[in-house]
Amino acid sequence: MSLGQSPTPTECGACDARHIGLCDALSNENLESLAHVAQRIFVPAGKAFIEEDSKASHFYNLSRGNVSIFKSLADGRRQITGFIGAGHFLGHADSGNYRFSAEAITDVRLCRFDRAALANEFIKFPDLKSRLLEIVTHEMLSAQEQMLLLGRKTALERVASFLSSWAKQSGACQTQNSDQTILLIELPMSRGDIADYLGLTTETVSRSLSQLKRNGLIDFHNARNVTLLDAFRASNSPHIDLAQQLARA
Amino acid sequence: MSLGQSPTPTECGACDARHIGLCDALSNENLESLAHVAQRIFVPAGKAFIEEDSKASHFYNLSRGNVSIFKSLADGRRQITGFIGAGHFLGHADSGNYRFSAEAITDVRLCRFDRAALANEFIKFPDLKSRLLEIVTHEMLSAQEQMLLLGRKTALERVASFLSSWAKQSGACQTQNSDQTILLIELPMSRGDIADYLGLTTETVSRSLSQLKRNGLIDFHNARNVTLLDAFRASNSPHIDLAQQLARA
DNA sequence: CGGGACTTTGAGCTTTCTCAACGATGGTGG
DNA sequence: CCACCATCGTTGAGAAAGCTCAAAGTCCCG
Repeated sequence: MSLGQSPTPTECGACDARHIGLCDALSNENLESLAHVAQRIFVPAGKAFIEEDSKASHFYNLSRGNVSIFKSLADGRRQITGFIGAGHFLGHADSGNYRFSAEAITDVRLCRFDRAALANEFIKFPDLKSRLLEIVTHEMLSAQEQMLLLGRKTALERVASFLSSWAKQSGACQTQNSDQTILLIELPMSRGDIADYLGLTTETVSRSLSQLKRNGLIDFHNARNVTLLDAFRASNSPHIDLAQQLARA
Repeated sequence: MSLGQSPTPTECGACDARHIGLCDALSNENLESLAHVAQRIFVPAGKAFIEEDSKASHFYNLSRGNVSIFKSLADGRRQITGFIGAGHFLGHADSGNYRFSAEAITDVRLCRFDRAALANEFIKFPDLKSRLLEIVTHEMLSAQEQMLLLGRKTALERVASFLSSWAKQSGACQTQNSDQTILLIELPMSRGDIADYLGLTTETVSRSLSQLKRNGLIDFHNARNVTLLDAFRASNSPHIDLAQQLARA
């Protein structure tokens, strides 16, 4: 696979992101125009590729792997504001500089667009701009959801909400066990990353997961692979108070 | 002033919002086209005018007063995700329904746009859509800033950050005292609203404000009018750790 | 098979919350 | 115009959730 070069039509066709995110707004022929201003980039796990406050020179479309978006305070406290998966777009800025950092969680492949060149594409293809507006609107509303979590939910509720939303976002695999329907989810990020996303400490995340397991809502033998059991989905329904149910258990 | 009707050119010209937000993207003549699909609405203090999960039928442009945007949990816990002032735009949705509620803090005047009609204006005036993209992008990035506050800052830091950002957002008045430059800010919202915005309780907000006052960073004799003193700006600079400084004091 | 990083668990502590009382403020009706 | 009442804000004391520090367990990966 070519790296540092524009993706070929074949590559675009094979990209995990072809039918989500920004690229989905374009026909195959128009996609080629977009591809001309893109470069394929590889970022190894653990490496940052956007630094907060640096010049906002590019947009990125993630074609494979997972990325965390975060902000930091001077003393090192860190808040992850989102986990991004294949097909998703990042690099929004409202001034000349990025207002967040981004780091590869797993090995990552992405398409990098020069900002000015992409602006031209937006003029050529108004649908692209509409799509971007939809994307940003969705991100903004999700951010409000996360504020509710950070400001008002208990540790247990945060962890449960996270599992539930990650299951959706990552397209968890649903399988039929002997006696129940379970949802297998894979967590590419560490407990520390989850903690930084949920405004907790690693220890509290670990304890909350253990409690969910003790109470028969989830199961795991390995930190990165969790299964959501029937009871989890039931307790996560809006009609039931998770904390209350667990207090009873 | 006409209510429930489209604003006249004179009214638009006199509107506090004319040169901010969405309307600023249009010339006077194009503004008239936009005005045709708008209705002037009055909402008294304390009244909600957007209900979470209700049909997303309108956009709103606030011309006077202040509004809070919030989300609630079933048991009544509430998270205010933003305070909106004159000139600002609200009503974004990524599905058929609103994902937040909105309530007037003070008496409020706003322009209400039918969603479908506004979509037509977006087609007629592409600049309008670009402007909306800028607005939403800014909101999304501000939301990330707030996540950092909610997830990682102490109560004292949250209150200080809030005062500082509200001073900017509301255009606080700066005056020269005998010995220092002070910033007068007016808080239209209650302590309870501030608490719901910062993920704290009323009591903790009150205690934090009292502590900032005891330490000579702010002053107030009246709950709704606060002045930021020199020491506040100094301690709020990125180079100084607020908590550390107050521990010393 | 060994070492480093990650995860889990435990014990004690800190911050913030809860509950309660008191004080201030603003609006209303006598 | 004043007194009263309701609401809002402040302060205090005790409780609780989550954090810190510490140690033991687990999992990769070489």
